Amino acid sequence: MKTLLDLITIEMKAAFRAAGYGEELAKVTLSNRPDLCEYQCNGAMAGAKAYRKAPFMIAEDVVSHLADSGCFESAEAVKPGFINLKLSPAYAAEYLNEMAADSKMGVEAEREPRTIMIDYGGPNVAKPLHVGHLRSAIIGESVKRIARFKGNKVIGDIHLGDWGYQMGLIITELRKRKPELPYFDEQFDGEYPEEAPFTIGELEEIYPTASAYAKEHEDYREEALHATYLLQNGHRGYRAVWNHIMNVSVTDLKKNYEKLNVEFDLWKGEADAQKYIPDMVQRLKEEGYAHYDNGALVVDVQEESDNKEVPPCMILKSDGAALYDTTDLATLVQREQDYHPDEVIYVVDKRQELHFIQVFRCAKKTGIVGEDTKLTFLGFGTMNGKDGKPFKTREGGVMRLENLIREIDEEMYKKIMDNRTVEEAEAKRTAEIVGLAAIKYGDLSNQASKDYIFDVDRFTSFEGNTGPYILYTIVRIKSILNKYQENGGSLEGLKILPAESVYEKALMLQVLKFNDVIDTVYEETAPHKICAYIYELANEFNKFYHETKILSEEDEKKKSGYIALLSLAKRVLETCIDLLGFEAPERM
RNA sequence: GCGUCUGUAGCUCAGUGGAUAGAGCGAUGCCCUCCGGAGGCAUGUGCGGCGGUUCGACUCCGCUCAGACGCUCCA
Repeated sequence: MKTLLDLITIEMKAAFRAAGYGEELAKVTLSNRPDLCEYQCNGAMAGAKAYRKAPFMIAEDVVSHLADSGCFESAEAVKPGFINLKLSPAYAAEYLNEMAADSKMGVEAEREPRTIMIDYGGPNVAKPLHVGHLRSAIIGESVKRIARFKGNKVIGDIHLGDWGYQMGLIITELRKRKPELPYFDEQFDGEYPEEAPFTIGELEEIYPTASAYAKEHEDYREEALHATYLLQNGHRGYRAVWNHIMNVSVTDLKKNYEKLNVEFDLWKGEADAQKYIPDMVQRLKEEGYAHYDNGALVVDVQEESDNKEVPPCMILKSDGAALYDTTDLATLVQREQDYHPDEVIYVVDKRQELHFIQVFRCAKKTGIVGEDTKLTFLGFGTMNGKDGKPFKTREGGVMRLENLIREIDEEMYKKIMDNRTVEEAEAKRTAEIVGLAAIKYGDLSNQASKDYIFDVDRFTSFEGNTGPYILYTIVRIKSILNKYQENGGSLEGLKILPAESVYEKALMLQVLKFNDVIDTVYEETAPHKICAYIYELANEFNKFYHETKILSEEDEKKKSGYIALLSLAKRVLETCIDLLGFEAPERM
């Protein structure tokens, strides 16, 4: 289905053409003067110079050539040259009914669906998730859902940090604590135990202990580095320990991401990319892309248009070890081979931008990906506390994600128990649903690239531009629809009727925007615009609700028209929050 | 030092080159208290600064001030 803006623009194009002007002037936008009109076209002013005519005259001319298509209730030329448009209520109702009949409510799938990989999450195994991982997960999940809703083949890859020094540290610490384990017996050639020699709780304690100890003790540090080296070169026992670490950690991660309503299609990690490194490095050398600089193997990625120095992409350290440029490139090799994506989107901290510029340039220059493969860096800003500084616990440490979630859930639970008399178990479940919405909406309602202030009190509030307010509105609509059905009404086959009140029309106009909004959000990768949209939609519903008797409306036809409109509004709202990555409870 | 990003109301944030720059929170006053009051209406303050491009600039460009961040062998 074409978006309403497209339809109106088509009407205007015809009018511009009929009046003898170029149709490129006919772009229609939403009005920014809702008191005057609903849609506007500014083309007459833009064309004034080319046609050497007063903008107002052009506007009048165009308006007089507007075909009587039934689309507009009114169209008028206004000084200095605006064309102000109001949609016909009947036309709007018809459009809404078409929307309601469509499974995607008017959103068109991409004509040529693309394969898009989204690299997000990026947790390190054996380390607990902390608030730093929250944004990547939330934003990436939403971007994934949006791209998928538009009909693309979208693959979410968690890209685990599962390789390197941290693993050596854990192995070393484990060896120190339990030297009797078979993994450390060089003579052992039997089957290693299936059960891991540690729990997730122990694992999460081992890493920070080892890390701190290594900073103080040089020999321990070297042992860990050596263990890392042995692991990476196929040491059988260490590899078995690594597998245990992976299993225990991934199981735990899955549990945590599930709680966040975040789901990855791939659980690949840095380790998976390692086997692509040797061939890749060799090719880069043979084909002359890489050269040695101060002992390190690098690929130059400086471009003439740069107004600053862009350091080369480093492939191998002077000691021959790979590093993160290498791993990210090898991961692209793997992705290209397995999925041949049209686009790869990296949802990572914006501070890593330079690194990704280097990797992207290197990948293109060396043919790791094709010229037309789009590599997108979607950098997000820092989550700050109320003081404007990076979010910390009261003690000043790093806040664990599960603690943050628990804190929010408890806050929600209190509010729900205060306001309603619901069973404790239900209140708890509801608190989790609403709490997640509070966190995600609080994050996603900000532009991803900006730093933002994580304010628990504000995000968990039921008033204002918050997740709970959106959910409240949805629950309210659900409640009305349920009551309508309890009284014998059916939601099937209802038709939305032309609006009679300004509130009804305003609500309709807001619902109408859905596919336009989704297209914009998709093109700009801007989930925050969904938030802005549903917030306004919720407001329009609440105003309409306040001014209109719905269930007590005596005219049955009118009442069913209202119900049809509310059903559609509910579907739009629910679809939008699903794209944001959360859901609404039945009651709250 | 070089570079990138950010600067909008007391606070937190929106804002597509177009008309009178918007919300929420906070403050004040009101409405309804009926389908869920976790509502609705109203009142006040603002685009860091200086130039430029344009018929028109919060939006584009330059300079400047302030803050955050990043600048080959950690990720």
